Amino acid sequence: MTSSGSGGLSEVDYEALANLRYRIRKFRQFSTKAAEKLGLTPQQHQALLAIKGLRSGAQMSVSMLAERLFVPTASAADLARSLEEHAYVIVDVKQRRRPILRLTDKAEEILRRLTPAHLYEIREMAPELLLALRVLQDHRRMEVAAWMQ
Amino acid sequence: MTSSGSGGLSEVDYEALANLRYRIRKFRQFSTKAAEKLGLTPQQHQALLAIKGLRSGAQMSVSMLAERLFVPTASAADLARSLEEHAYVIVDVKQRRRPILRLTDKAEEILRRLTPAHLYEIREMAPELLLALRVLQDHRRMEVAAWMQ
DNA sequence: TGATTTATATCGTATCACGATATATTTGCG
DNA sequence: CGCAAATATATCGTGATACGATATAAATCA
Repeated sequence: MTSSGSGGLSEVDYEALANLRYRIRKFRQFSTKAAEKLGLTPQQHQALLAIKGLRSGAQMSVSMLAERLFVPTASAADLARSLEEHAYVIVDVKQRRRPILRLTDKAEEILRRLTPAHLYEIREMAPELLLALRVLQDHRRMEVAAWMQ
Repeated sequence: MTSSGSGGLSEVDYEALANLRYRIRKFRQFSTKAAEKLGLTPQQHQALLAIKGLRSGAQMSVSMLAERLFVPTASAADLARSLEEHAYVIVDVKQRRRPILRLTDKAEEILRRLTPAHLYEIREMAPELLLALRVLQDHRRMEVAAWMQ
């Protein structure tokens, strides 16, 4: 039985954490496959989404892309070049110091095609995700709640 | 302004989706670094957690590991061997057909050290994650709610 | 202008994950 | 029993990719 020792870590915690990560992996897996079907690497897709998801007015530079994707600047630069080569972005070099990446119509179209399936997948995984989060937030209360119904 | 056209995709959706993925990446980034500090690759950590998170009684085989991590069986076998080499698991070959991976005390200790920080990180990201999920579930209601306060 | 700082680009390399294939074990059936 | 078929795991070579180190370019400021 669930021994919640002095460390405060119970088997319930581990199970919930493992489930949470499983759901995340499953979502990534789905997203990777979906992107690849349209000829994008997962990184390219995430980059496009990161640009698209900026509040209107905000502009995406290489270094900002690096921050948002948690990759070194060098990797973000590689990525930016590949996005440009595939005509997913145009690089606005009005100010050459901090070139701005702008989505092309091609990229917008791809996002329009990819996103609905993602929203569907998210709604699928949401219940399990929320359950795991709740358990990790306070599983003791959850256990009581489970008893009560 | 947020044009939610016939496609049903608004800028709010994209922003929420981008934020959701940003949070997931941030968590992964944290987890990767934390695991590496203890000498584990991210994959090794996820494998250990997947084993630890099994409901008591359940047993982890190579093929099951492959399923849970969404990797080919070959990759799971590589991983299993590396886990054994580092003495994170012992391979129970009572039935040689489907060897069972069991966590060693070393692995248990590592999980005990890694997990609290992960729970903390999860509690950190939870609010933003939940917000994004709610927006994607039904952002129109959210906008109204935002007006009202 | 020349020096300094900051941002991006280039390039070689090490790592890793995977596909193809081989091996081992169980099962089924004559 | 023994041999074939099915299933699970192991091995190995290779291509992709991400990254560190380094170079280049632009802005800032004295």
